[in-house]
Amino acid sequence: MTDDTRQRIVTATNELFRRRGYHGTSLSAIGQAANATTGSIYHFFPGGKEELGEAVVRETGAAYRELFEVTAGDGGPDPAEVVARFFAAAAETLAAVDFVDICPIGTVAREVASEHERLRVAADAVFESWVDAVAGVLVGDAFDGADGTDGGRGDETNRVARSTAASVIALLEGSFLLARTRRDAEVLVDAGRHAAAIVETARHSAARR
Amino acid sequence: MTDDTRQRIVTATNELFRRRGYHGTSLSAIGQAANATTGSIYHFFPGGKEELGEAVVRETGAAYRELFEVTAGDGGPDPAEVVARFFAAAAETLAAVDFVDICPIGTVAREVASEHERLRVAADAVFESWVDAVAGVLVGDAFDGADGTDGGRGDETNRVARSTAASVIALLEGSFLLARTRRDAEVLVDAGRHAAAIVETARHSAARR
DNA sequence: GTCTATACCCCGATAGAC
DNA sequence: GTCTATCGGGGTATAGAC
Repeated sequence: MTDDTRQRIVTATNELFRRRGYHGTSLSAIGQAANATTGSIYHFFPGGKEELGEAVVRETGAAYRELFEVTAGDGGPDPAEVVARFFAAAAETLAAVDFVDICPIGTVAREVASEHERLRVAADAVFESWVDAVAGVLVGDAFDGADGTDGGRGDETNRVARSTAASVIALLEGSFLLARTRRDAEVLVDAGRHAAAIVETARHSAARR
Repeated sequence: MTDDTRQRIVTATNELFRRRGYHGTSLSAIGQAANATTGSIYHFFPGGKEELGEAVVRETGAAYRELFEVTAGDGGPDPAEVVARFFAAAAETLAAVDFVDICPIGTVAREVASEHERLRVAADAVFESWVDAVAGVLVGDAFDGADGTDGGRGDETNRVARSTAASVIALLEGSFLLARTRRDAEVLVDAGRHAAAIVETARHSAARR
């Protein structure tokens, strides 16, 4: 499983994308890092670099969603707490990898969203799935009590939850950027508190209706 | 002034960076877009692509800081309002340019922060100057009244203001990313409300001390 | 300041043996 | 599935005339 050639290629590409982005990463560099030849790369990804890039985006996206779900279940269910926990964990990871970018998806998306529709769509699907995951935690809390119901105001609750979740994800991605350029994971910890504040404010305004 | 060759090169590079990022933008494409030859590019930027990239980062950064200051002075002084106004203006701009990236700095920074120290430092300086600008609006409001003073708690007020401002900038950059991949400027408008919520929450917790 | 020509290298992709 | 060889093109950067 670890010695699966396809997996080695995807993993190596992920790491190179985080350091150098999509256009800065060559297939030869990928082959070298993954210990795979050009032939192997095209065997698994006949569509070439773009198909490989899409696989990296989708698989990394799924893994991070999984990680969020685990973090969410790994402590109290209060949404603000869950969010703060996730940011704090990301801060530790970022410092541990010496400020190499944590997320290849945001980097690649900003580079290619205008001119590689296939990759833009893949990144969009990933972000939407993350928004779903975060919104799920918010709606599970229902913004208005601990009973998990929303009193029949489901559509509006979901709309608010998704908009709030999108800002949480945006703040996370933006914090990756600032923490990396500053080489200081502190911004991620601070941002975690502010993300929690967004969640709390949204909860109160939803409960007030 | 508009027909300054150096300026044409910088402007064209800015636009190409927003679409394709740093590594995806070639000097020949820049020359073509700017109607300038290789010789002219190297005349103004002897350090080549990296020096040109640094100029784009710093000059765009200064222009956007200026834009923020104008937006801040162009209406009520309430920090939450100022921030929401700026996000709303960005949303309009993003839609108007058909979701081409608004900010070349974030895109370039994520691509090259690990391996081009010169560009990483330049991007860092820009983000810090933006944090200063936003923090200035928050501290001008002093988080605790309309008199512009902070009752001698300056250091702590500044620390909170800077951390809050950093999250506002991070949320802005992250929203550029999400809005672009989704091709929907709405996330920027929503994020503006959430940025205002961060500011309000920070103001109240600062006033409570 | 601007131009052309060019050196040197690496890119993504394909072909076909094994 | 993996390998090597190679095609055609484009990358950054430099040199030197004008």
